Amino acid sequence: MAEITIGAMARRTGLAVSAIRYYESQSLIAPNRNAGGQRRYPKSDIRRLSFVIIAQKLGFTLTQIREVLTRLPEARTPTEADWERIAKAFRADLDAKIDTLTRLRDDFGGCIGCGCLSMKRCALFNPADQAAAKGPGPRYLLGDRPET
Amino acid sequence: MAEITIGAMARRTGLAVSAIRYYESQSLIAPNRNAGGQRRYPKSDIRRLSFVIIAQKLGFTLTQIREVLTRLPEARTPTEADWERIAKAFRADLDAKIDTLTRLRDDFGGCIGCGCLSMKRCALFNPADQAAAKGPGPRYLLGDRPET
DNA sequence: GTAATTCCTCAACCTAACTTGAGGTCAACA
DNA sequence: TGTTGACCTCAAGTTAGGTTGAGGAATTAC
Repeated sequence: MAEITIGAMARRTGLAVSAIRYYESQSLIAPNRNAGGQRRYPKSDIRRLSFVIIAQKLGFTLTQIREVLTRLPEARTPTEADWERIAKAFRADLDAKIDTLTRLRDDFGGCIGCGCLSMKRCALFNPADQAAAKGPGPRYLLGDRPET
Repeated sequence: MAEITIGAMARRTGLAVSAIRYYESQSLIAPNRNAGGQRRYPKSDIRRLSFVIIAQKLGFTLTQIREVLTRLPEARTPTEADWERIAKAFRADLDAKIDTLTRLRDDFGGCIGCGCLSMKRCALFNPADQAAAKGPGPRYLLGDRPET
């Protein structure tokens, strides 16, 4: 199974060639070089880059993604079990993200319609008074919970 | 009900003073000025800025948020009904975002465990061959659907 | 064998979303 | 009245995540 060029990789993943080089500069991928100094990628890197693309769409930063990818073996082509291990940790993060979004959505909708616009009782839009110890801002919506 | 200073606004919303000024430069908020040229905010702007913070956390850009906020009345303090109208459109976007995330998560988990690592049959990780007409990349995960 | 592609590096540029700093003004308290 | 802290503008810097372009070398196609 021959290795592929950066151009082929770009076509396979939908990434720009410049983006693939950039990911390398960020240590997300580490291709081999041929005799002429050109990059050559094992096909397993297609999956690796696809993972990067997806994780980005899900809101992870390149730094976080690099973190996750370090859990993959370096010495050999990642197996299905390797990817499953990654996916598991990844999925936990993702579940948390979805939970946050969902809660935010529901709380927000609830508050909008809850009639608490007086700004005196609304813990959602004006939590600074109630939650000052945790710092100002709409904290309840952003993850903090009172008494937790 | 007196208007508040930018410093008070910062404490109430948790935003940096510089960020509040920046939002003004981006037309997200338009405070009054006192005789000395200092900014003075009606209290309803606390809600407006809270909305900006929340929407950002949800992944909306300032441009999109400005778009949404233009639906608020300029001539008077927004009422509960005004905010409800905003929330409705906002929530639709949000639902779509959550759906996408959830589908991505499920598809991703499914693919990881599906045994299709041969790269020959996997439409998720290597869709370029099957979905070339729609452009390369892991399109199925990113929103496109075959035959749709 | 030569022409067209593709690839290389490196530096500079780009957008979003802010922060920082300089130099100066306004407001509130004693 | 003074002085301290909050505020003002404007320009420049910052981080993430890339793209663009110059100048040159390697590969592929005929």
